[in-house]
Amino acid sequence: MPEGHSVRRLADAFVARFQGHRVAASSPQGRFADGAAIIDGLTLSQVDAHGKQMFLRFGNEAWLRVHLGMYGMWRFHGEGLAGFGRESVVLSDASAPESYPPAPVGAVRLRLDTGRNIADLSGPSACVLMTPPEHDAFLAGLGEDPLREDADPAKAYAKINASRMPIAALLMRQDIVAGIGNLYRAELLFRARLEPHKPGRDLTRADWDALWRDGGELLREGVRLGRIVCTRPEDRPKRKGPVRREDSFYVAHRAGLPCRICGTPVRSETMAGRMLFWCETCQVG
DNA sequence: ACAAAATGCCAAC
DNA sequence: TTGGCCTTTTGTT
Repeated sequence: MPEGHSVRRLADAFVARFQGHRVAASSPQGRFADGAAIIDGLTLSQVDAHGKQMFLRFGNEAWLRVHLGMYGMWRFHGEGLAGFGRESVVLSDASAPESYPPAPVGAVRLRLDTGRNIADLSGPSACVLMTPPEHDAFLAGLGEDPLREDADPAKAYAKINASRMPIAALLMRQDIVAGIGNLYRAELLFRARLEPHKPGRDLTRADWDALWRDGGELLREGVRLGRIVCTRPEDRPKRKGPVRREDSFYVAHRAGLPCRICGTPVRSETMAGRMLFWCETCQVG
């Protein structure tokens, strides 16, 4: 259940543990048996995260595109796996040799095994092989990812500023901005004090620049922490230790609760099939 | 224990 | 607009 920060962390895990290694590929569940046979025995040569999409290149010709959707997850087994949080990354230790390699848990679409590390993929909404031209075409349809060095926020603004759609809907469109999901959109708009229904064409360039910058900072913090924390320290209860989940958001999942800043009950409604949360007092820009 | 919701998206109606 | 994907998390008994 990731937004862009989780996918980036997963990509980092694959770079550290799998890139440059030859992998045995299989599909315990069976639904990816044909694809697994194609990449079986090839070397993982490149790893790329773009928004919520992760791409793994095997040999020279085969790109695997994985999108976790709402339910997908990678479960890792093997060595040296400290340092990860949870989100969609579940790690288990291989300290007991007699139980290694472990049996797949649940419906595992794809297992990648270097001999030292195993990655099990279950529940993805996409797990498909692409040729290099198909990969290029797919990338061309993806929006700007604030976590990427090559991102160009002006390209995203051009699309936003040309649209009558509400900014809260535009932020979710992965062909405009890649990596923002339902939690980040609600929280970013709150932090920017922007009214979610404001049409994209009414957003000033200054509005957008601030939104983009804040989005990049929040996503990078998400990569660092392994979870989404959007409240500023001064706006949440002071306590030691990790920020509690219920203290992590201004408006997301807080429908009916008092706004942290002004006390007005947080509003919610469905927009583009997802629940939108906002404060009608604070978000008037 | 069990039920419902969830950080997403697509195909089908 | 709805169902499906398939799992974990969260809340309610």
